[in-house]
Formats: sequence, structure tokens, C-alpha cells
Amino acid sequence: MAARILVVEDEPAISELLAVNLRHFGYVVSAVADSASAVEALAQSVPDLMILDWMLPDESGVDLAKRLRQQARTRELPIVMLTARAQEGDKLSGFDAGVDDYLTKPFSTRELLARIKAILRRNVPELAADPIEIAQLRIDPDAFRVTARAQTIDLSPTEFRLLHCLMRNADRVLSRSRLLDLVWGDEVYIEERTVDVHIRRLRQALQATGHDRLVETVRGGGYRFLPA
Amino acid sequence: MAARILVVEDEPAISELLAVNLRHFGYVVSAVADSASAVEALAQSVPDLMILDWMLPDESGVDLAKRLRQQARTRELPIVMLTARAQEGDKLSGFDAGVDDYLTKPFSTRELLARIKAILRRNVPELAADPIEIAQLRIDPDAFRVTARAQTIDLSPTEFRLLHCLMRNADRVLSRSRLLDLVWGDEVYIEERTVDVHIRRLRQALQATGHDRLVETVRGGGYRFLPA
DNA sequence: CCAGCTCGTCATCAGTTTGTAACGCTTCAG
DNA sequence: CTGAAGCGTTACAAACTGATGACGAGCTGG
Repeated sequence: MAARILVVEDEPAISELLAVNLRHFGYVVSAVADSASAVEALAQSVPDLMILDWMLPDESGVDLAKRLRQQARTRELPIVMLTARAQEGDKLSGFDAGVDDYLTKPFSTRELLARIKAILRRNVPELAADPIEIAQLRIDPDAFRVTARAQTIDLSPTEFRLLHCLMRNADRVLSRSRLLDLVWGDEVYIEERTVDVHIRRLRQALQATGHDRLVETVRGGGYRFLPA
Repeated sequence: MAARILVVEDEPAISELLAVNLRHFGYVVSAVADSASAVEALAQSVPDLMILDWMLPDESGVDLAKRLRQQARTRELPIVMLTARAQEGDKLSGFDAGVDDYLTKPFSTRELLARIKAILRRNVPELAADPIEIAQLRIDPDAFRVTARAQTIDLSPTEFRLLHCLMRNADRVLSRSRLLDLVWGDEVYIEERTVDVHIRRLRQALQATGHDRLVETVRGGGYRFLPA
């Protein structure tokens, strides 16, 4: 869930500042100090966004950006370029190589975060999901709504995701561990027993229309939504 | 239908960069290096938009723009002017020449694309201009007017766009993030919480006729306009 | 140049949601 | 029959979310 950001900046003070701030706002940050290390890091895994300093010891940020744009793996990687005020007037090199955004030092933390959010937002369009209906219980992800026999059922976000996950996998047993991955995301550490509690809450909400019995417990296995 | 763009820029590196980026986003790009060639190209066919460098070897971009504005054929041609930071003070003379927008180097690809999209959109404004009426609340984009039971409701521009966006997507939950994209545009950096405030202002305006309850909050999801 | 409107941000407050711990019941192997 | 493991249920503190009022900056029409 948390977006991963790679910071490429040779000035330790700035790099540290960025890392601390970004982490504080929930991003997972890796930091390297030169272009070569950046390429190395990218070979391992491509992050969700890269913050790239204009001036680097080994290769200019512009050149690195250009190269990354030419590789399929990194073509879509959003890049935010950092420049110093002095470089601003530079006409030719002032051009970016397909960079997504630009920040001139000194910049405010707020501005940086706002731009990062805007860029990440753009790359994650709403996933259109089709409604599912089983035994007169209908879940509509688009409308964020659950209906049972024309009666709306009120669920909390987690309960909603849990029910959606179960209904999508109707008739299939989902272990607690799998549910944690699917509903909570695979990078959170949560007690498996917590799933029990949410199942209970979900059942309670479904009880009004008798649909609670569709959520079945499989002893030693997990939970299962009864098929049609 | 892909829009055709003519790039007039004498610096090969920049020209090439623009062409590559624009083509990558589906535009049909022609590029020339001086004012005379531009006139020649325009004589053949008028594109949907022109990107014009301020400084050209034979004639300044401003002068070319002025001339084009005087000819019927090219009077409506949208022009985006490229300037270096140092020339920023001259913006006035540029707008005199009838330029549609300005870009100061260095700029980001994202910014360029956003502006191009905005300008092209401006020339095709009658897309979603049909009035919508839900539960006796009527919004007319053409007339910029909202009516509730024959009573006119006064809204600010942002509130208007917000309401229009919600009504167009009635019964669908729109996240704050999505609303920022749809109402404010994806090139702005705005706090997500700001959406809350505008929702509040919108509700306040709709309260007079009791239509405020149609704007529903979906906890953890966003906002939704109640269907008919 | 001023008054009014619009708009983005922030601080605060109330209400919800959520992860955990704790306790007791049920199931089942031996 | 018995103890252990699996599960349901409850209670609760902490974290989170959204509503709201206030404020200052920017813009606009006079």
C-alpha cells in the first residue's frame, strides 16, 4: 500500500532531509548518492516514484532520466527533478528529459509532498469493479454499497473490502493469512485473530437480513462465502 | 482523432525532445526550425495547435504570432509560446500578440501536456454540456445555472463544477483524489482535505431547498450524489 | 485603490473504526 | 474423558475520519 520512493541525491543533508520527511508521511524510502547506484537499485526493483537531483557526481540527472525513458522497465516510472536556482536560467539544459515534475531548491516540504501525491494519484486510476450478486446479496464496489433485498446494509470500509473479497472468491476457502494479504495488503503485520473479529462484525451487519449464514467458518482452514 | 501539433523551435535538442514526448502521447507532430518554414507549413495545412519558440533565427516568435493572428486562416490557431525565464517580464507583449498560453523553460513534460490538453479542450467545449436533473435539482452547464424547484441557486465556479461532477456520476462514489482530478484538473497540487471544505460549501448552498442531503458522505470512500 | 467574493489551508471537535487482549465455548485426538 | 487447539464474543484504548469555523491571500469589479 505504501508507495516506494527512490531518492537520488549526492548531498547528504538534502538526501537525509528528504528521507526523513517522506518516511514521516508514510512512504517507503530508499536513498542513493549517485547515478550508478540508482541504476543498480532500479535493476533490483522499480519504485513507484523517483526523486532525482539535477547534479550528480558521476552522471547528470538529465542523462539518467533520458536513459531510463528509453527502457521499457522504467519508461513509466514517474520522476521528480530537483534543480538549484542557479540552473534555472540555463536554456538548453533547462529542458527535462521527459521528467514528470520539477522542483527548484529551496523547496518546501509541503510542496514536495503535494506534488508527489498528485503524481502518484494520477498513476492510480480508480479500478472499475463489477457488482456481484449472490443469494440476493449485492455488492457494488463502484457505489460502495451493499444491498440485500432492496435494503441497504451499512458496512465499515474494512468490512466492505472483506465481504467483497469473500464474494469474489465465493465457494473458495480463504485462510486468515490469505485474507490479510487480500484485504489488508501484504505489507502489514496484523494478528491473524483480528480477522475473526472482522468476520464477526461483518456477520453482525449481515444478520439483519439473514445473510450472515452465507459466511461460513471452515475449521482449521479459514472462511468461505457460500455459493449461489 | 489525434490532434496535429506544429513545433517551431530552432534548437534541435529541444525540438526533438518535444516531438518525441508529444508523439509518445498520441499527437501527430511536425517540426520546423524557423519562422519562414513555419509559414510554409501553415500554408499547406493548419494544425490544431502550434508550439512556438520565442527566439527564432529569422523572425521573433512574437512577430510571427502577430502576423498569424491577422490572417483569417490562422486566426483561431491556438499558440503556446516557449520562453526562457529571463524573458518572463515580456509576457504582456506576448499576450498582445494573441498567444494562448506560455511556458517558461525549464518546464516539465507533465506541465506541457496539461496545458496542451487544456487548450485543445477549450476549443471543443460542448462535450458534457447537457443539463442534468435529479430529484428536482437541475444543473445546466451551458447556462452555468443551478435550479431547484424553479428557484435559482447561487454557486461559486468551483462549487458548480463540483456539483456537476457529482451529478454526472450519480450513485457512484468519487474519492477525494478522483474529485481533485475531475474538478480541479490533474495538474494542480491541492490538499485532499480541501475537497471537504468545498463539499461543505456546496451543501450549505443546497440547504435552502433541502437538496444538501443528496450529497452523501461515504466514510473511507469519498462522496456520492444520491441517484434519482 | 478599495470592498467583496472565492478559495486553499489549518486547528479543533465529535464520532467511528480498528487492532488486540481476554475469556469462554466447541471440537477433536488420544 | 480430558486437555489442547480453534473459534466466537466482548471490551477497550488508540488511531483515524469527516464536519466545521476561522483566516489570510488572491482576484475582480467598481
